[in-house]
Amino acid sequence: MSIKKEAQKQFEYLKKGSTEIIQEKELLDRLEHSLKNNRPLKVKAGFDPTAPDIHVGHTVLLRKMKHFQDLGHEVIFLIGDFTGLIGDPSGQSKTRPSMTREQIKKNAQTYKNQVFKILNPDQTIIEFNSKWLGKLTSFDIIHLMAKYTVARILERDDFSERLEKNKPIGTHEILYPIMQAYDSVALEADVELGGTDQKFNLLVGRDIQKEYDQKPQIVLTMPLLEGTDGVEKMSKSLDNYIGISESPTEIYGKVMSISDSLMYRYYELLTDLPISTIQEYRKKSKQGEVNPKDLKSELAKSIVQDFWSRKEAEKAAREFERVFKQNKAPSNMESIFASSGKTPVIDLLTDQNIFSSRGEAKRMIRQGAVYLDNQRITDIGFIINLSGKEEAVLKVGKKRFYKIEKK
RNA sequence: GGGCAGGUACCAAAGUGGACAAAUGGGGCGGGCUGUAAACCCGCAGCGGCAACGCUUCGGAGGUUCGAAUCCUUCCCUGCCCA
Repeated sequence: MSIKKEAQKQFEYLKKGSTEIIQEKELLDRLEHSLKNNRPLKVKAGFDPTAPDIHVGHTVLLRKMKHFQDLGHEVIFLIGDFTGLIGDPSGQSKTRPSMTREQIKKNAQTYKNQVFKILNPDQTIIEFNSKWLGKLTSFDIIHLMAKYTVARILERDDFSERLEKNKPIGTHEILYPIMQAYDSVALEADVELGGTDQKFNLLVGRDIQKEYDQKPQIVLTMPLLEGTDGVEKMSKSLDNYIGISESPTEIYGKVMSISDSLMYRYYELLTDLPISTIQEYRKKSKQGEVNPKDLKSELAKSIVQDFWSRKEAEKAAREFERVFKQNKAPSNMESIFASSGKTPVIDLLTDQNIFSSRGEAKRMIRQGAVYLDNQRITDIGFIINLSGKEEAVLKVGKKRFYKIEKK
């Protein structure tokens, strides 16, 4: 195959699923150049060191990184331990407390364990940007900042919006895009990947690279995955995430709870199924040929399988059926202990921190949220009597189960 | 440095001496219907109490008053205008 054709093929593979490539032509050229000189591209993607818990939203990007690896390119997993001190401007950000070397190390380790469920460890270079940013003198920083203008920084949506709404913008925050851009200079990145929300920062990278007489990196953005609520982007703080280290049952359950429309989105971004197949699914479920619930189950299994195994995925599916269809208690429940034979439910619910206050516990019971051995408790003064049995199952709401054991 | 406007619950935002544990919307939670979907319907929403009721909340600290989220003093924080 000719180099041109091969480059075109790589290009198509990399483009799939992306939101935008700036510039497409440049990427194509550089792929060609890479093939011609047998020199892999340096592909950079940055990650926040403060939140080492990876969720499936991150995997959209990781999958794209993997695609580059599949083609033999060099992927740099950049941990922004220095820029993390600033925190990507996103609202009322404050300077974050600097992390100790140990914390950073620990987080990095956690990252590795998770990230390598997707990335190829042999083709991944892990870097920390404190390595070069931490060495910059005030003199260097002034020099660097002189290469950009406030007006351009303020073009960023987040800033202009805050300006408009009279919300505060910390001085340190405007440093963020420039620092991140400098990473690209330090790494001599050919390509930088990021979510669409990173577009601005990535573009600053191009500008700054030019200032340092480097070829501007190609920017490739990936869509942001919506969280399980289907509205906000997936994030831990919004508690709408599916963590990749979660148990198969949890992952499966969370996927099953997403809306039908979101399901197709997840299919697109979290599986390798071709778009045509997903369209087909959409059509079939619309015409009633297939139950969307079954499609969702397939999706859930596929996602579990990515982080666990086919076997675990099947198991999670069976467990789900068991609990939510046959209305049986899950096979694995958190154990709580009742102090004696007789315990008032309210005491149990609050002592075990199932609810934070007695008032809340009472409210929940009044609202019919609490079941003991599949029997709804209606009396807030109800006393659990364990004598005569080994254990009982306490169900709170639809999803929370506890095994009560004797102390 | 000067002038002005603000800081209310998870968020947004009313309230400007008693009827305020604090409207409304969003989010959240619970129940119903379902496929742990969507839509829809009903309900909950500081802490203690079965309840009557009591206690602690409206940036922080003091004060005035029978009584304060509301008035005064002071401090902290944010924005705008001027320099």
